[in-house]
Amino acid sequence: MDETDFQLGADVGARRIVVAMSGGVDSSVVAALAARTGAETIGVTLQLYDHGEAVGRAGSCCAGRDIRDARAVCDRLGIAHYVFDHESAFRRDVVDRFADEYLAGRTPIPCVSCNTGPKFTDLLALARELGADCLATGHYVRRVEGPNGAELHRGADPARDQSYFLFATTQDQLDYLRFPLGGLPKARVREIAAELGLGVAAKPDSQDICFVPDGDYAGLVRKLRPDADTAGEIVDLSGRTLGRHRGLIHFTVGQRRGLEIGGTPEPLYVVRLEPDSKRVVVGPRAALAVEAAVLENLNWIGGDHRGPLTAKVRSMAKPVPARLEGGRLSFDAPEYGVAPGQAAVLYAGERVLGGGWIAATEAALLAA
RNA sequence: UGGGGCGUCGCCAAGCGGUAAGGCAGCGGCUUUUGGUGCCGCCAUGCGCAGGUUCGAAUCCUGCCGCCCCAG
Repeated sequence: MDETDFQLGADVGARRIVVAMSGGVDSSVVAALAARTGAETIGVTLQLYDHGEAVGRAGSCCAGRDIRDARAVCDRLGIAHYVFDHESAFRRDVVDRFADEYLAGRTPIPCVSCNTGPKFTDLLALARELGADCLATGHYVRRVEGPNGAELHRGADPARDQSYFLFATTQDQLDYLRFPLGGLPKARVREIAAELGLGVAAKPDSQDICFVPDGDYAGLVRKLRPDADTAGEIVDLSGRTLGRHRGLIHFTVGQRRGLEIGGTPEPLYVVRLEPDSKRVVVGPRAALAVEAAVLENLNWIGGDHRGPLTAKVRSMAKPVPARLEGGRLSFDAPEYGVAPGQAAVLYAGERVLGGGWIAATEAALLAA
């Protein structure tokens, strides 16, 4: 079963593996696979939030019910399971940042913050303290041993690839991490869970933002920053007022629905958000065309790769040809709906070269 | 209170005697470990109101109501 190799060399049985367990199917299977290698395996779950209310809610992770699920899996596998209370740090590094980004008119990706902070910084340090040889997770990405060290590649199952959320992984972290599910299709992972008799085999996939009940993220932001969400004007590209909105946090660049402005021959999209004036600027789809994005906090794990690459500016987009010069990413063809606060992830084929946060965009000249 | 024009779904707008297009907005679903996008579906037994003509009217006639324009 080399597809699920833990890349720990010949004497795997003498190693120690820490598995990051969310309580879901994926990380549970990772734990089972790790235990099966004969290595000493330790399951670790970070309690991230809301240990009471989240019980029973489908699509969550790392709280209440999920922690018990992880514990049950470890019991069945006969491995140790540790739970660490990480709520305050999660709140600070992920949830508060999430809210502040919205208030600044950007569109955050909490999953990336969570991966880089609690998981790949805090939990990884914890694994090292536990004397583990690696930290294994259930992410659908591949770690490939290249001539110059570990490389990060897209997951083999294109529908499940999670590399977009892991672009900020550093080389040092990558050296220590393992992603044994990266070569498998999701369906196979569920099969394995069923074969092993894991109780979570049929558990629904997580989706949406894990710490937002019912998907009402705007309600959460309002709760965290009560005085910050205020109504404002919706204006067109020339500054003409078209209507009013309930608060900037309800909108993101490229968004169409929710503007409640009818009577136009073509749909209107959010072109940009202006936090100072509280204005939402809207325009036709053509106004979304962007020829370049300025990136900040660039993470590079692409070695000496130079020249053309492909870039993904949304998790569900196909990578498009682009060039990176300094911190400026220019697209060969205009991109639409590029939102500040989102990530631009860079690829060379299947390999992840790194990526950065979109700080600003440059509009393409409208042909029409 | 002389003349002209107009009143069709929340908005825009086809229709011009044969039994209410379409777009926008909205709603629902699919997709999705972020937010969006996209796609699919739904959305006026009724055309300002009241009468009349007709086998049959949003479409013709009359009156009323409400807007808009011109007006010496």
